[in-house]
Amino acid sequence: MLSMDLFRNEADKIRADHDKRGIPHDSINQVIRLDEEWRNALKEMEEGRRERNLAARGIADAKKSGNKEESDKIMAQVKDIGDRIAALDDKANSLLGERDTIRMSIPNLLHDAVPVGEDEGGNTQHSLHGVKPEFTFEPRNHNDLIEMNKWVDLERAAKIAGSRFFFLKGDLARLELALQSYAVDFLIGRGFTFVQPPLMMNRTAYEGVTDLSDFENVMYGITPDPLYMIATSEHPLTSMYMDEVLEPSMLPIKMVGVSPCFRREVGAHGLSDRGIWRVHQFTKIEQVVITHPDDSWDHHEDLLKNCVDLWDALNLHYEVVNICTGDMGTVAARKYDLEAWLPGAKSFKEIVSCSNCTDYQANRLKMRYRTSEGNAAVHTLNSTAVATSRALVAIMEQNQLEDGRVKVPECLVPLMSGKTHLESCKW
RNA sequence: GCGGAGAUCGCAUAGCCUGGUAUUGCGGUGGACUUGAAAUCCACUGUCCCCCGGACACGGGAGUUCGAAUCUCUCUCUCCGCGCCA
Repeated sequence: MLSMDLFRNEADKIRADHDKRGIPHDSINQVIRLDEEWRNALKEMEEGRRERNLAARGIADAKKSGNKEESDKIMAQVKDIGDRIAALDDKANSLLGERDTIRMSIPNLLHDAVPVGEDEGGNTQHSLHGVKPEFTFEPRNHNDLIEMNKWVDLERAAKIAGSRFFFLKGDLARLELALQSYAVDFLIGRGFTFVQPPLMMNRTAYEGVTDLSDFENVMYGITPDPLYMIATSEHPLTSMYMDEVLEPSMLPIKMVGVSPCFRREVGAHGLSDRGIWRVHQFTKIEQVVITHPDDSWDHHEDLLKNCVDLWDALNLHYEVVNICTGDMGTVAARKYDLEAWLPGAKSFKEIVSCSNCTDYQANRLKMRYRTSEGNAAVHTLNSTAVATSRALVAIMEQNQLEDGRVKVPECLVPLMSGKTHLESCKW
């Protein structure tokens, strides 16, 4: 959510940002209008309260001096003020609610370096990493590999849970655990604190960290309790300090979270989504940073550097992409994606997303730090380190051998008790 | 799940019984004193508004009342005890 200061004093900045994104100004103008109306209603209500407070003091004084006649007189005079205030209060509250509902749907201001483009076709390459693997045979896609090696059971998962759920089995399951462990240790080595979050959150906290439309398309709601399964550990980790004022000495707070991620994936279909590429539940190791606004852009580069070094250590071929205006979403001010080369699919596909959300989440979460001039919103950043299901797909496709076995990335071999290749499951 | 006690500004606290302008300490910022520092002293230190000034804020919501931190109801959370449990 953007701060009201921007709407009141620098609305042209928001308008210019909307122009870059190619969206109309209607919502901005509505927020500004509703804000004015709310302030008028507020003024009127406060005037009423002021009257009431003065009267209440008069009654108190009269009672103290034993002047019952005087106190009765004032009480009779002010009897209806309460009702008047209540009506004005309702009006002000509904205006404020309307203002902020619209304000929440207005996206963050983009960084100047974000390329302008209509959709993902407008994304630009930032850098290219690793060596493109060459094969002496026709490489298989991951769906064929998991099937021939019996590493994933989608049918039986569908039987007991639904489509897009999966059992992960044998050596591939073990590699998954090794990836988690490797990524967590890697980030601990870079000053991050390992955090395991709750896997469910309430609505209030959730609204602070996500786009409202996610409640329809992404999150699983839990009944009968008013809770949501987390779609990523970014959400609990970022909202952890909701409603708090942080001491500047605590910043930056750098966390590495690991959790299962639950996503409804409404509307996601297609051949390229077969296998375990797009699923309702996967594990993700996530970097989250809460920091002073002055160094958030440095941290954004650091997060990307961590990803690059981590994926280089896995010895995979991938590119880093600048996400363009049309592909950005609501919350981030700037975003890099890592896209891994999938030889079976013969294309680069998204494996990591690295965002600086500036003060957008912090405003909504009322997450501030102390300054000598008062409290100011912190900046929040998040980046995938490894989403294991997609990392497994990239490893399988890039490291496959002609017989269908898969070479374990060297850095993970010690975490696999020295095992260098993934073997098939018997059943 | 049952019984009890609680939730007050960044932290800690008083006020609640008996309704009438939110107490005090710590921490923080600025200033005085000082060669400098410490100590001491002074001011400021939650949110909102049209920032002179006013309004709001005592876990959330509702009620009673001219008026609620204070009384009533309700929800949430925390702590203690009991029960159940990996």
